[in-house]
Amino acid sequence: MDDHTDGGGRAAATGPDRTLPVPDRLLSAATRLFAERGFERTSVQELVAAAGVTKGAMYHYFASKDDLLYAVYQRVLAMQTERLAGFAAAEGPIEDRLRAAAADVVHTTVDNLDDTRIFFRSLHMLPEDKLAAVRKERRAYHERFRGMIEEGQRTGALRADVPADIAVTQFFGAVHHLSTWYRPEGELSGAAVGAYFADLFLAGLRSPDAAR
Amino acid sequence: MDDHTDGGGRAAATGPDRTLPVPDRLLSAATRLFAERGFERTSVQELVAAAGVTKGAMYHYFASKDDLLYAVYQRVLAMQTERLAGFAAAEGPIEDRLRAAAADVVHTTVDNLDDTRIFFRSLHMLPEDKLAAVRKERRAYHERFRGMIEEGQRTGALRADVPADIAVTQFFGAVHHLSTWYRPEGELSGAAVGAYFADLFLAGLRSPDAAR
Amino acid sequence: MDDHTDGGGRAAATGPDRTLPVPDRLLSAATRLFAERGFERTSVQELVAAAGVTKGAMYHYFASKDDLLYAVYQRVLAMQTERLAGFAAAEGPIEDRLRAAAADVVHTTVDNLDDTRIFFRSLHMLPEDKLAAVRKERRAYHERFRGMIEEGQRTGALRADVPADIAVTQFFGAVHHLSTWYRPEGELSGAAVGAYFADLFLAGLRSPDAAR
Amino acid sequence: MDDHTDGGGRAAATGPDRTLPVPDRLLSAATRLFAERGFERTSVQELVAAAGVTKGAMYHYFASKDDLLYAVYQRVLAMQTERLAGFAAAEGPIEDRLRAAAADVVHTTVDNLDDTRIFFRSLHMLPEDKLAAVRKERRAYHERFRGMIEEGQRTGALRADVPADIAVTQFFGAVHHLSTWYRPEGELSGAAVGAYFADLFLAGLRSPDAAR
DNA sequence: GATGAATGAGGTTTCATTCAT
DNA sequence: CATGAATGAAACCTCATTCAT
Repeated sequence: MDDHTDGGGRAAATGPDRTLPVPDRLLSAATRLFAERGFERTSVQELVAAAGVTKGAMYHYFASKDDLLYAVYQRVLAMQTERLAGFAAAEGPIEDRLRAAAADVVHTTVDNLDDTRIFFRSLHMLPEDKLAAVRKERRAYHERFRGMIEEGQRTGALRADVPADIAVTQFFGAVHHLSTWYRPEGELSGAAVGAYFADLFLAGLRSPDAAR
Repeated sequence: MDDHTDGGGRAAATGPDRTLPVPDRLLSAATRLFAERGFERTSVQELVAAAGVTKGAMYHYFASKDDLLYAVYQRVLAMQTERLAGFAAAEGPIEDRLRAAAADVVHTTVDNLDDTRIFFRSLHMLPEDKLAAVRKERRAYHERFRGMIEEGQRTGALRADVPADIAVTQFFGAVHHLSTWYRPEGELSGAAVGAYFADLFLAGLRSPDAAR
Repeated sequence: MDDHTDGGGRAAATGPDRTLPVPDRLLSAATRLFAERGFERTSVQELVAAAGVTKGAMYHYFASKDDLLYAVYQRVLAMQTERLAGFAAAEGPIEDRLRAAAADVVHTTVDNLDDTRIFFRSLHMLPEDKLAAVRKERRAYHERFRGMIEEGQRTGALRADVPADIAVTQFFGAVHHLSTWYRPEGELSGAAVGAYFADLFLAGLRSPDAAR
Repeated sequence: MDDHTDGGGRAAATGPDRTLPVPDRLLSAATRLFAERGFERTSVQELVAAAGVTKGAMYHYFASKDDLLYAVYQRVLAMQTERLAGFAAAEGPIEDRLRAAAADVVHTTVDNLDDTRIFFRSLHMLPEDKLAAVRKERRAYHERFRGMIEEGQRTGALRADVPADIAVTQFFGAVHHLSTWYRPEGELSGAAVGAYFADLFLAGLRSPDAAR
């Protein structure tokens, strides 16, 4: 995943990779274009042109433009959920696992900025039912993360005077916001930002009683 | 400002306040509708109907739909900038001023969720030049906030091993994200969320050497 | 008349002459703008701005935008009719008078290219009744010119094997066309073109029997 | 070409010929309507209704209303250029070829009055780049015609004391003007007008020294 | 599987004109 | 005489989607 952004990025210059299956090409093009100019500003015509595909082909694989957007969401959600599951199930002190998970979320986000940009900016363009599905999975994701915090609060490693929910939303707000300001060509690597964010996050949550 | 949401909110039920000047009515309706269904999904027709105004009247005051969006941004920016200036210029220990400013930003945001929702979701719909203007003012805002953190770092009140920039973006990410999950009708008051956020934020930033 | 183009021309650079009466300023601005970008492409707003006048003022003096166009036509027609009357009523051999009239028409046209451009290009934008009035006067003008040719044909100075009507329309077609290609800043003066046109015209019409 | 006007003309009464391809139907309808009421007064709605086509279909083939106008110009230009090339390349005394070409231009124009009416009246509605293209081709056309005159001047068949340019513009002015006054239902046939015009034109240009 | 011409509803914007002040 | 806010009809154009081939 760390090298995921490429496909879209290079495609801009070199045209769609014609060896990829049609649905993948469409998904790549959609991710890039929706991130660049927004869902509404991207016409189906531009989309299929960027993917090197005809309109008919697109409607063969996707029921609608909305559906294509939904497919983008599904791919992102699947990836996020899978990664988090790994950290949640790992061994070791909860504080370490939380830090690792937090840093990874940042790193992954930075490697897939297009997805993140789309995620929040275009949620409201999803039809009602698909929106509900996305929100449900997203909530599950947050709850899994929250579960780790609560675990730390129970063991006394993390302060318990702040609701875990608040901490989760604060952290993911910051993560989501990355797509607004982070520039891959800048000085800070994704790993570096991840380290800082995880540090601030855990410093904020650390129990006053915990030893340093 | 604490009671700012009124006009728009109530207008949904009671119709536009016909005693207000036309541009104000349009601005209120636009804020509400853009937040509710997004800029792209709001037609000019719906807009003017909600404002109790004709299309021609709208184009008499605003050059385009984009321009109306920009006007919404200008109002929000002016408000934010003004409030922050107050805290930056106040007396007292930097840590206290920073906490107060952070809590206030949250509180204010919660009181104007519509504005925030629009702010980040629809930035990309602004025409190039207006987008630049908004970004410029927004950057100035961030820099002022960063300045307070740097002041704390210089005096030793705040840890200096994390770039102030990182702290700022992390915090504002969380604030911006409020519009995604905060519900005014829920249990948490804006003030309560503000207190928690400010607490986590400052705990994360507090210098290890500082006395508690 | 020879120096008529000035008002409009200079106004472009210096703004409307605010010492002129309002209707004149409107007429000048209209002539210039209608010629530059066409009647349809000129909005009433631009018109009044160019004339340094408010919309209300314009509607005080002119019933409609159409009416302003009509006023332009009236001014041109009056000028043309008056000049031709002079040549028709003059003394001397018909051939000389015809040549002088022909040359003068060209010269005058060249000095008022804007008017000519409007005349033919925007005729179809006039409302039915005003169009009829313009056509009527224009026909009278042509008939007066035709009368001079017929006079020459009766006296034997001009060939009679071509209908006078044909000769008239051929000549005025050429004159009207001037606005398409003539450039005041070019080498040919209006007088020079007038001389050439008159020469070709009369050479074409001269009776084979006439002495040279 | 002599029977070109039909399609459009009859279509007014019988409706669009639904066996013709959509672009042709649009071109016919556009030619007729632009000539009848002018480009600006013809709405896209009327246009597609007259062509028996939907708006979407029109925009499938033509980028804009302007583009449709341009297509009309292209068709006319192609036709004119082709015909003139024939006369220029023919054998025989230059005077005869010139007379034949002149008469043919008139005849052709009379057979396609709609095109001519549009040509000059709506030139200014073309976007800048397309206007330039039209002017360029038109200039080439004039230059070819001028070349024939110059040939006559070199051989002594035509008088050389009038610039060929002047003669060309005078003649084409008259031709263009035909759309203003010529009525197909009148007494004069296109051939008759062509003969008269060619006669006047050549009589005006004939060298005084040339034998009759 | 894939095509691309055609649909038609709906979008934003313009603009001549009116009218209360 | 003059203003300029407001009107409202109509303009051009876009675009997701369908369907005969």
